[in-house]
Amino acid sequence: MAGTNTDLVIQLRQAILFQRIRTIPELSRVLSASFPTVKKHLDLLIAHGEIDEQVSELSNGGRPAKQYQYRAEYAQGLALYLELDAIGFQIFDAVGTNLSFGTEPVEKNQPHVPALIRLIHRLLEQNPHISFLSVGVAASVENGQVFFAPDYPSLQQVDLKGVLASQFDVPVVVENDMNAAVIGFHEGHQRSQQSLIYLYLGKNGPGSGILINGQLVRGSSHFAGEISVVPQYDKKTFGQAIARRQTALDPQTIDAISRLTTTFAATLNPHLLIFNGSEVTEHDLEQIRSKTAEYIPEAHIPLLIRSHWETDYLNGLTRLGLQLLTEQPLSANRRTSS
Amino acid sequence: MAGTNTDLVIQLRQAILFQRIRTIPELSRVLSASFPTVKKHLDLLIAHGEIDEQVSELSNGGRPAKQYQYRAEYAQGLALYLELDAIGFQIFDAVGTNLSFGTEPVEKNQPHVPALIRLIHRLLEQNPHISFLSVGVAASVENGQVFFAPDYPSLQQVDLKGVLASQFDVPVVVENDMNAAVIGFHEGHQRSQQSLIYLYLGKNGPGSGILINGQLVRGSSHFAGEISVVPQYDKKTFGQAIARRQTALDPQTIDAISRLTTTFAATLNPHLLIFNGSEVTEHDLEQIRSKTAEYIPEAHIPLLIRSHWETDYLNGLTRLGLQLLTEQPLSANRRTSS
DNA sequence: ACTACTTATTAAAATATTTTAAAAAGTAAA
DNA sequence: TTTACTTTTTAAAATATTTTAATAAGTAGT
Repeated sequence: MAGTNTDLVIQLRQAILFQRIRTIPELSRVLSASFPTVKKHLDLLIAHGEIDEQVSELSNGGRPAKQYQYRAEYAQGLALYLELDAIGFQIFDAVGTNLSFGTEPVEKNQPHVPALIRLIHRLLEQNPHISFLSVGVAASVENGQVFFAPDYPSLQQVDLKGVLASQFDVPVVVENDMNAAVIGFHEGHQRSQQSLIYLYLGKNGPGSGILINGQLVRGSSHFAGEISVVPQYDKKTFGQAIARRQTALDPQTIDAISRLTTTFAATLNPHLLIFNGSEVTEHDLEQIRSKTAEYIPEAHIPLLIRSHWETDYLNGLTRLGLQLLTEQPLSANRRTSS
Repeated sequence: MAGTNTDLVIQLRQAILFQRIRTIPELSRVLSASFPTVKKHLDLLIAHGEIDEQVSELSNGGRPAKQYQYRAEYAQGLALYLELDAIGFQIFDAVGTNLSFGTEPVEKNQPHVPALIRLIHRLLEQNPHISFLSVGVAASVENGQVFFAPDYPSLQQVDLKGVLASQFDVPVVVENDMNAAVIGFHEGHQRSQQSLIYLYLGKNGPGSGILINGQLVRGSSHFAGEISVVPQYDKKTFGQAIARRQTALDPQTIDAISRLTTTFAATLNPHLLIFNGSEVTEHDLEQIRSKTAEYIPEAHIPLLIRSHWETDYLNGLTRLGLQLLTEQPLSANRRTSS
């Protein structure tokens, strides 16, 4: 198309969708492009059905700027997450609103990939507007390929993104569960350039997702965040120290978590440490905070907060899917029904 | 000046100086700008005396591309680093080659800032080509301001960058010593997007510098890398565990370092862990490696290597100074002698 | 030495973007 | 309600960048 800067189109979509910037003057500033250029590309997106224009009432002194926003109906995405005995899913629209969700059981010892493909087939038929997929797995993933999946032997070394993309001919993103969760939390809280760590204690050992300056830390061998093996006591790692805990956390567990908090504070010094709200109480957090203060000056302790893990996980998958949507070239991003 | 894209000028300088890209076709690819645009801005830089053009002999099939390189004589920088009882310095040219160096004693209990200013005054007079300053301190620094400097009470809360910049009217950068060291190592080894951690055991407690995906980790309260307080044993932190070591490392120290290595591998999973070559031997590294393998699978252990700390530190300061040089607007980056 | 091939450079035309100035659409106060 | 002021939007002119085609300068093989 004449006069189309693909890069700028992508940046526009992302600024409108993720940074919630709504007016041309602001878009112009944020993307450092001129008013006419921004307008021209917005017109393109409007013509393409991706964006809506609205006259607004709000003003800050002079003529109020028109508001531009992403059209929820433009596309739909499907997020799926693998569990040991089931596959959960959620369908969402182009602004990330949840439309429906459900779970599909997977037989014990049955491989996940065929079940996943069957489920996607069914959902795509029932819902022809779905145009991109986002998949979460509790395994280490690089560029859509599953590397190391101790809990899912049938996924080991599978190029999940490749398999699904060629099978369904839509954009696909595959991500580790903890990474998706930090991304989801980050998205929901608009803490753009901060560093966050998401902590999951887990039944079969803990895990974490790490975001530094807004960037995921994956590690050289996809091992980043595998905090279970961190040595903490003469004869115990973090994983061993918290293994015998009950639902109500005992002092030993509190101490182990405090030591881990100290370790993070003394290495990455993040702004925020996020706990799974169903694993720790507010009272636990207070205890962790005061115990941590015995190891390190309070000024350096990250903010300790609870969040809803599954929500964050799904938000992360949604966000990754939408990211995919924004990166599509113009006029190639719809599954045409013809 | 007509038709000058300041951003592109900066990118050109950095690509030529730091990435060692020498031909227009390559510059064009790397900066994703067209041949004519790159050529036009290069001509500007040549006219300005920053860059030299050379015809080259090398060819890869067709007409050989002209080679462009930064002119060493274009400018000089001064790097200074504060020690408890002295200030070290180094003068270097625009491609980072060391021209001269030395140290200036500072009296016990005398404040560092006046001594630093006197020294810079003297060096600038002796060497009028110096046009930018780079200062290293063993303290936490943010945006040129010294935050927390337990070893240098006279620096506490001083806006060192502001003071020097207004006093000498040249660009100034101030950085923490460990951060400068990782930057220096990274620069010298061209490992562009990898994650590195520089470990310094130290006489008065250890420290580290952390680089993730080529980005410095500073932390929310400038505490990143303060590994001394990491809990490692029932009753000992890393700092305490290595405090009583001799020049030859004992098994306890080796174990503590191995635990720290494990901790880093299980959180950031970096590619490389760099030790101060004058603090550990190759044999120590082997022991650390095999001890670490008792805590974590070998595949995830970072590469352990020794490097020369002071060289890396100075290279880092040099690099930061040159970075400053590349960021200057055109024709405002020379201390004119008129 | 000639020919075919490869790659770099230059120049001109085609496009795209920014800048500037003018017009439009609002607010707020006299 | 008018006037002064702000801010957005549009349109035109000025600039900047990319694309295209032509030219230059080399290599390698015959």
